[in-house]
This record gives sequence, structure tokens and C-alpha cells, in this order.
Amino acid sequence: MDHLPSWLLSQAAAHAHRLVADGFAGVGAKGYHYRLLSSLVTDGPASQAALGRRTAIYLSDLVGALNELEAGGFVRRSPDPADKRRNVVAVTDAGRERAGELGERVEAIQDDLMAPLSADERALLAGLLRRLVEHHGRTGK
Amino acid sequence: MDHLPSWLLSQAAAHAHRLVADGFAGVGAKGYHYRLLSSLVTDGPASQAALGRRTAIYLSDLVGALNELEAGGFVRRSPDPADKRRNVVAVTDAGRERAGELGERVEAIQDDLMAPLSADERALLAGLLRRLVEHHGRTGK
DNA sequence: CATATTTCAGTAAGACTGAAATTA
DNA sequence: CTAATTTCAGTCGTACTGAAATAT
Repeated sequence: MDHLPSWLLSQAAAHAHRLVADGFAGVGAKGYHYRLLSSLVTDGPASQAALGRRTAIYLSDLVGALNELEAGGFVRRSPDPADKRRNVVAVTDAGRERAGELGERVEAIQDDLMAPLSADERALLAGLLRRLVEHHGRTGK
Repeated sequence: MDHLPSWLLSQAAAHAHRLVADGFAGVGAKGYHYRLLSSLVTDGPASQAALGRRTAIYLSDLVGALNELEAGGFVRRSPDPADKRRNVVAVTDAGRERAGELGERVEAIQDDLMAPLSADERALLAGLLRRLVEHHGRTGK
């Protein structure tokens, strides 16, 4: 069992999720919030469809997450004048601040998660995982 | 974003889960079934509490999964004469066969999942993940 | 016409919590 | 009495499907 990559990945991801959920619980955030905010901060405003592609979050889930972020004042939806189907989603100042807070928490969590590995090993693991993820491509419908 | 180990783990695990779910859907199995059957085959019969510890499945979820496996004739629950609180769970012959079938599917899926990596890299990744998982210890309440 | 975007209404497997009943 | 075991009844975040409404 513990020789199966798929099992090891699931278990490791479960531990990671637990750590992140615990770290975010105190501030009432969830994983989707951080993914979206940090995408908006680093890659700028985008339509929901484009955001979904960038973050690998399904459009149907994105709606709900953006509703929550908008209710908290962290993002703003405005109609795109160039294409009336689209909303342009942008971070607010409060959203930038929150992205920073969450980012700090996430960084601290990585240390917890990767505790048993050296710096070299962490980089190695990240590289291998990145190749897996890239190979299996973006989905984000 | 794609430099965060926790994110990479989640994404890789999501891809792995998708592959396994797809591979199992055709035969009406789910991940818990394989975990349980293979634990019973390789480590022998056990009480539900012990099985939960071995497979890292919560006892509350274990009950449902065992119900499904029992309905399919893959496992048998019998009262433990030495401790009347306990059920002894054992695989049936049909369960052994099913474990074999699912095992073959799972093995084939590993190749899909690890496609972009060489044999050495696969072993390396498995080793790093194993150390993470072991460090974060068993939970299985 | 077909295609793209937003939204809503679901499903599903997995992880996790709390509590009850039984027995050690 | 405390502790362990099985079971039931839930919640939660994430992933995923299908379809409607609107606009390109």
C-alpha cells in the first residue's frame, strides 16, 4: 500500500490540506480564497472564465468563492464594457492585504509540511510534483 | 502558486484521484474498498478499530465501506469470541479475487500517473512522499 | 447558427466530529 | 468508574456534471 504513488500522494495531500485548513480556520478563509486572491494579485484582474483557467477551479465553484470574497470586500466584480457576457474580477485593497496575511500563513505551513525534508529535497520534490501536474494538464472547466 | 508544495500536492493528488476513480468506476468500486481489501489480504483479518488504524480510514467511514464490501460478498464480519465488542473482519475468496482485479487496475494507473517520470525519479518521489506521510503520522480515529 | 460566459442545482468520494450503545 | 469498540447522524472543502440564460 505504501509503495503506491497514488496512495502516498493522497495521504500527503490530506496532511497538507489539514494543515492549511487549520491555519485558515482562525481567519475564516478557505483554500479557494487564497488561490483566487493570489492569482489576482500576481497576474492581475481577469474574467471569471480566465480566472478559472488560471487557478484550476471549476467555474461553478468559482461563483460561490467569489461571492464569499465579494461579501468580505476582498474582490470586486464589474461588467466588462468590451464583452457584456464577462465580469472583470479585481482585488480590492482589503483583498491585497488579506492575500498577504494568507500568504504568510501558507508559507509558515509549508515548513510544517516539509519538516522532515532538507532544502534540497524540498526543491526536488517540488520539481517532480510540478512535472506531474504540468503533464496532466489544466482542466478548470 | 506553483511553487507551493501544498498546492502541488493537492493538484497531483487530485489528478491521481481522478485516474483511480475513473479506473474503478467501471467495476463499481471506490478507493476505500481497495484500501481495505488489500490491507486484509496482506495483513490478515482484524477488528474494525485495528483496520481503521492500518488503513487510515475513520471508523465512521469504515462502517459504510464494510457494509458495501459485505453486501458484495467480499468480506465477512464475525463476532470476536475473545472480546464481544469486536467484529473480526476477514476477506472471502471473492474478496481476494476482487483485491487482485483492483490491484491490477491500480498498478496500471500508476503508470499513467507517473508517465512523465523515469523509474529512478518515481522511486525518488515515492521515497520523499513516504517520509512526509510517516512524519505526519497515523491518525485514523 | 455555434460558441463563450456566468450562474444555479445537483452529485460524489474523502476527511472529520459528536454522540449513543455495548462491553472490557 | 474509565476506556475501547461499533454504529449512526451529521458537516465540510474540494472536484466534477448538466443545464439555463445571456451575449458574441
